Amino acid sequence: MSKCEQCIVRQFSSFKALTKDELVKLSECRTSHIIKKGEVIFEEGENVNGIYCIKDGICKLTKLSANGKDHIVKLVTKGELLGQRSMISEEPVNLSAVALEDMEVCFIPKTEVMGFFDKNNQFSMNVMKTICGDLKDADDHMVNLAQKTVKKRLAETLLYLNDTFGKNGDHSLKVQLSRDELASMIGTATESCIRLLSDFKKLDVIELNGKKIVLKDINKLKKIAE
Amino acid sequence: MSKCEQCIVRQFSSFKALTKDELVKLSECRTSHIIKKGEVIFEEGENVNGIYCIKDGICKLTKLSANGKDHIVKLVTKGELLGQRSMISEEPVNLSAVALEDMEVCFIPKTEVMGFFDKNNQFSMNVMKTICGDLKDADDHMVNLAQKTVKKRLAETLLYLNDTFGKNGDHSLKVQLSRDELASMIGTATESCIRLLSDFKKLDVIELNGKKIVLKDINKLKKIAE
DNA sequence: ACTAAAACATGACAATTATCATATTAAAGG
DNA sequence: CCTTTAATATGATAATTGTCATGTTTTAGT
Repeated sequence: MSKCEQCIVRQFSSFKALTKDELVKLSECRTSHIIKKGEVIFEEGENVNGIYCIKDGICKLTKLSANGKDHIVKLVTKGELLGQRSMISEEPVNLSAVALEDMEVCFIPKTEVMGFFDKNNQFSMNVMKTICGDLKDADDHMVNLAQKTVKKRLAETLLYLNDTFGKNGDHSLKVQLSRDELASMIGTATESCIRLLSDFKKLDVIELNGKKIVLKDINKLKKIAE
Repeated sequence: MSKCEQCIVRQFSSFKALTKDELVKLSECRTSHIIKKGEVIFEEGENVNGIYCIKDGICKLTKLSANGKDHIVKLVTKGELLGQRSMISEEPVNLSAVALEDMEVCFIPKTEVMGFFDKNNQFSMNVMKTICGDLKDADDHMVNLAQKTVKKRLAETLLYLNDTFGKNGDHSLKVQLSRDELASMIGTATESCIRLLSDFKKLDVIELNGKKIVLKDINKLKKIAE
């Protein structure tokens, strides 16, 4: 098993602040896991007792709503940590994490993380800044959900997927969400989502090839979104 | 000017972790302010350079949406702090704060707060837990906005106002929001909000006396909300 | 107390979105 | 390779929500 010191994603995560000694300790206590597409990392309400560091892959964070549907709150990818909020709050996790593609993650027990937290000020500051960023994003997202139409939200989400996760060689969005997942991200019915995608296609704004989505006219999409 | 040590809201805020010495320092550096109903404490995009501690009164945190309407993200009341996220992120505030009633607040410069932050672990932990709580609330709120109808959201908001801020002697909700504000909290048009309130009144679930709202049947409201 | 402005209320209608039904296509498993 | 299931797509229709118009009530300022 490779060492944390050499881990390619370390520099992108809060762990970038750890000293060499701390990294050695981290290497010793963490466990590495392969998560297959569709598998659950943890479920809403669970006591996770540590955090996950994503080495590779993307997962969705979902929350079950009162009507029984899952809502996708956030997508998380390599270099990011899972379960920080719940660890600090000393509460069960409030979201479920499910792999959208095959993933490689490391689990670090709470005791260890809290040790770094107490002793390494820069590390705790990094974690806090991440959480503050999440809070800001959540506020923004909230306002969009409250004030924008489904069409605008769909356009915006497509742009977000493009900007954040990039595209494949064939120009299609790298993150492949089902229509159902896309709908549960923008907060609408699956049929409405499908219909709007068809509309966008007719307007020549996007191209649909099965599950693949190609953004053909970013500027037009931006206009729709605002 | 009274000392922070004797302040009635201290025990409810993150400042409860401060030592006597730290409280003396706090008393010396903070400035006290009276904010009249409707006045702005700070505006989205501003550099606040410190945090506000609410000694008395309630304010709304709003964010301007793309369509030009304000959305109320959160209500904040005595014992709570304003501007923590922005201070930690070292960014301008992302929300505006406007008094809903006459308020008494103290401003504490950033340098001072960051000093406590570095030296007093319990204080920084308190701040972090608050922000983590805000993030959890934001996630919950987001899912509600995405998945629930306007009617359910209105019912839920009325219950929230009742549970969180309580009622006056005449049983009316203590926080008095205009129809417009209520609408911008649940994310709907003012007219829709007014109409639904009228519906609730006809169903004998609430009572309307001008701006005052009395919840007459909490259980029925809960049923509507779920 | 009077007047102007703002807030509240309601009707009429249009636009958006959800739901149900039903094809069609794609994917997965033997 | 076939078959069963799940995902995607689209139509028809109903329900929800927004917008505009207009009237009434309340509030604030002189």
